[in-house]
Amino acid sequence: MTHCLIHKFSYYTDLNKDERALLLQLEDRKISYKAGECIAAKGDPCDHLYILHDGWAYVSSTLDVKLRSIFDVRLNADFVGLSDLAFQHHLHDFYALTNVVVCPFPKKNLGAMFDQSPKLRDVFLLILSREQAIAKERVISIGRRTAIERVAHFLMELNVRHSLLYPSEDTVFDFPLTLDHMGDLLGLSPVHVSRSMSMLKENGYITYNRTRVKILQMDKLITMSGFNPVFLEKPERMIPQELEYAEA
Amino acid sequence: MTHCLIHKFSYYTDLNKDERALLLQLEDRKISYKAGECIAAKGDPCDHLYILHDGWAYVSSTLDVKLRSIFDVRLNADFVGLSDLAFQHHLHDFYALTNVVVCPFPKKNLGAMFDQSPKLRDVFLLILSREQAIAKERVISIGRRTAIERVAHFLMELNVRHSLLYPSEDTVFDFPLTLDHMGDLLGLSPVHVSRSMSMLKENGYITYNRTRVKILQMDKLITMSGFNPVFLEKPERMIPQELEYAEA
DNA sequence: CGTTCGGTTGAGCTTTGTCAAACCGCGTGG
DNA sequence: CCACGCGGTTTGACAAAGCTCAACCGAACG
Repeated sequence: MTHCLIHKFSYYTDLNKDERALLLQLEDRKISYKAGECIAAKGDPCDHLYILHDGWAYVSSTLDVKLRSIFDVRLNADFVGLSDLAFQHHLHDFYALTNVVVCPFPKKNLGAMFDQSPKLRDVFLLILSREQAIAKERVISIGRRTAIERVAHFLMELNVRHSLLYPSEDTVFDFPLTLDHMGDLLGLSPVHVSRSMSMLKENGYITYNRTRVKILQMDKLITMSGFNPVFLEKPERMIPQELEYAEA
Repeated sequence: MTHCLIHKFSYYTDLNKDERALLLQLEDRKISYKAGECIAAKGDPCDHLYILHDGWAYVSSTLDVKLRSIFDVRLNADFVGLSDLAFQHHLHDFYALTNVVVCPFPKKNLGAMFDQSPKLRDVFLLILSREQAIAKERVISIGRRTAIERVAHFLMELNVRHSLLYPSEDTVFDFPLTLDHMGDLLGLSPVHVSRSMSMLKENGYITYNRTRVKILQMDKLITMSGFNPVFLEKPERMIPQELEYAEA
């Protein structure tokens, strides 16, 4: 995965030479962060977006000393900072969960890119839209599902997102999250997350250790959590009508 | 408020004649729905967006017969259907909460509009971004705040959104939501919402009846709920760098 | 080895949910 | 004009889900 942006965009549409060149321009530098470091913090000037090139990151917001919300986890080829796109200062915090390398690019270059390629613009909109859909699923989970359903649902989400990146591994994935992360993601206490995970293991639905999760009974997890992967679905379902361009 | 789109966009930027004309083209028809009617349902083909011209609407998703999540409430001049922008079929349900009138316009016209005016395109991105920020605040509320804090926070959000529309009324606003709506919005049971509202009234922070809410002690509500209006803030804070155009 | 960080487990407590009854305002129809 | 019924709200008693605290464990790492 040397060119994340191209990889990401071509997931949604076919790219010609010019479009690839435009995307390559964006991805000029690389920056590394160690696990736990802050990539950007609330209040920082927000003039760059990042593409996650390697590792895991997450988007969060800290209210009180002991009150944190994690909105989402960012995997390979995901954008970091997209949620603050239109703001001059970051509204949220962005942390490296593992060691990461990111490609920063100035937000102001986006405008030029959109001018030159409406197609890329629309794919960008599509990506924004997908992120919104993921966020809405989280609201459903936190607001209306029980603890164990939330955990099951989130594991299924991770499994799908992981297998879209690495199609060969469709039931196992890395799992660098701690119970605290899980709790803040799902609106639970870390000890209750632990109990829920244990129950899933006891039922024989999953196995896991500190670093990896393996899905054993996907069907059970799907039915118990009401998981429906449309919101992460393959491009043919997601291409918006605006995207019907004649290939010039 | 005869031209909602123009009103909405000029909240974020100054519009010249051409831009106004472009926006007017979108707003050609009007459709009315009675309170409770469905404007668009999950699975319906998604080829139109709507601007809410009058009344309240909401975005929701129904899981089980007795499990519903409401993601957001839509007020005057808000978009309806934006969250499914990039999908060919709706992912969510859109209901009229009161009698409403909406202006539909075909999604495919957006592309042409963006081609003709990068400025409008960027304002559109900005609006999308603001909606995401509202969604994130909801995640924080549901995941990490107590029942009474959630209610207080939501009332403050409504108060700010209302007063942006009607600056003369800055502590009173219409309130057509039932306890069921509130519960599904905030991840609570309707009876617990009732208790929370009663407590806010007993404390002297608010008064309310079936149709209106009045804020009595805004400072108390703000501190107790950790409300911070940046995520709804005035345009000068929100204009993204891409928006710095020379007025042609 | 000892320390640290994270995970597990148990006991007791708090918050919120459920169920059911009573209530209230309002519109309808006798 | 009054009685009724309907949709929504309030209140109380009780149950359940999830939280907190604290002790303990095990792996990783210096």
